Amino acid sequence: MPEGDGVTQPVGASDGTSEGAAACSVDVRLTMLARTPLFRGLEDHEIEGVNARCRARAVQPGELVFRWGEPAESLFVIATGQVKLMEHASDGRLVVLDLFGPGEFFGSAPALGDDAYTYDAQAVTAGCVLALSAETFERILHDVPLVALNALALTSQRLRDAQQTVHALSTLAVEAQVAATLLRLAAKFGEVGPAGTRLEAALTQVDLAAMSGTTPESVNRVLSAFRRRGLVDSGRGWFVLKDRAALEALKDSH
Amino acid sequence: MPEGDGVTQPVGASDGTSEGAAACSVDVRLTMLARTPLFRGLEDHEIEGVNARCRARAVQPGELVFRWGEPAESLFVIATGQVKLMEHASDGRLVVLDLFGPGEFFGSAPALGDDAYTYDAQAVTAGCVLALSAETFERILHDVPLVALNALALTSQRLRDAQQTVHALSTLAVEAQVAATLLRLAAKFGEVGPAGTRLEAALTQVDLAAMSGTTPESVNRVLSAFRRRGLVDSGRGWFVLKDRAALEALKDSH
DNA sequence: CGCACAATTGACAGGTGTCAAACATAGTGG
DNA sequence: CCACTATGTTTGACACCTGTCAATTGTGCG
Repeated sequence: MPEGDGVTQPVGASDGTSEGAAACSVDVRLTMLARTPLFRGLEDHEIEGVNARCRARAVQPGELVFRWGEPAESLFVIATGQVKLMEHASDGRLVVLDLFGPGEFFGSAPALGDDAYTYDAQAVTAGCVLALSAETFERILHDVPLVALNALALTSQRLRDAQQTVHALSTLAVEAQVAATLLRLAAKFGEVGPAGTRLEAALTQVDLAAMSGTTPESVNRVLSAFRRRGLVDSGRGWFVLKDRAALEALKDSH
Repeated sequence: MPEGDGVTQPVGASDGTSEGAAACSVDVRLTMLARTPLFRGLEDHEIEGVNARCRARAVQPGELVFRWGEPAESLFVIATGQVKLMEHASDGRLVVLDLFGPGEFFGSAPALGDDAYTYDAQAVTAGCVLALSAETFERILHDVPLVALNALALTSQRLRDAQQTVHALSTLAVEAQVAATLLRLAAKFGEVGPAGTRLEAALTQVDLAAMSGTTPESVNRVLSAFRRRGLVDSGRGWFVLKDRAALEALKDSH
């Protein structure tokens, strides 16, 4: 997040790991809620109303915010950190459906047609999520029509993204899958630097595989080939996209 | 095909083959709009208001309702018939994203976050679709909050379905894919009969392949195996699921 | 310093896509 | 009513991609 000074955080958040344990401050919550696309266009007092009705929760890396099948009782907005949504197949393999960052929401509620969570939500980094109970969310939807419209537009957009993923999984070879996944992640979380776009989200090759519909070994072979060709650079938990144009080209060819 | 000129044909032929060429009658339109989940809970006069603002269009099998990339100017509600949504890959292969029937809606509008259609919409059978202009749809969304809530719930549900498709494509072998696709179609369009659930939607094995992320040849081999095992029966353009339990079991095993 | 975990690489087999050809069916026109 | 034709279906052979299993190397952390 580029905001820098980050609005007077009184809590002694030295840096890095320590911010994880503490729930975020009221200031941070208000700032994040105002920036959340779901609440775009709301008046300040409406934002404060939402804030008053939500409950902050600090999460540790790897911690599950909720599990598949648990009753759908909350919607979450990410204040800081990243959360990944995943399902596990019967044989134990994982599928990562999406990766969300600050300002994005996830979860389930009867108003969205779900009685139970339809995936696991796991914190990737330390951070803080704001929980809205299903009843609260429903009340907001009714009281503030704009939120319903925002939610509709955002969900439609996600549906479109999911359909593109279906398209990719149906047609692309593993090499193209990995290229597409890297580009998708870079567009959302990449930090542009001198050597290229850097991805750092505690993302392992296992995660990449689970997002690309393939195995860690195959991901590794593809990455090795990319590295030999000078397209990417990578290490333990990080990736740098050095030649996005070439990756784009790969993505579009079978 | 029967006559092609027909406009506003009186109620007359309520079903059967003759309904194809003609745009549907006002009665049919009102009945269908009242049944459409998108407009669930609306008062009669509101339904009539929607009907007054929409434009009926008859479609022939194979006819494109709209193409990928055209400006997103309409939302469509299916009155009769079936419509499939598809994308075509760079190499020409098709991917069928979804198959919709009476009462379901598709299309794009700026209110949903799209400036252009994100897929091709092709009529599978003869039928009639009702078109709402983007401006009209947006006006309805604002004037009738219930529609926005319905749209949100329906879109969320579709997103969930798409995520399950992603999960399936990421983990399942071709055999399981085909089983899953057949079950999904049967749940939505199957007609229960003495011999099993029958699928008849002018669905070819090519379509099945495009929905299962594989090739027509592979689909055929799988179907042949299923037929030998007594799980399904199939012919030119139709399928009968004879043992749904066995197919369900297949779907869940790698 | 050593442990746990991620990354890397190789060998191998099976599944699937590709190419090709024969066959069956439904709708067409004579 | 029947042959004809376009289209969908069926089957075979084959290569190659990719998943699986296994072992080694490298990195970060306690």
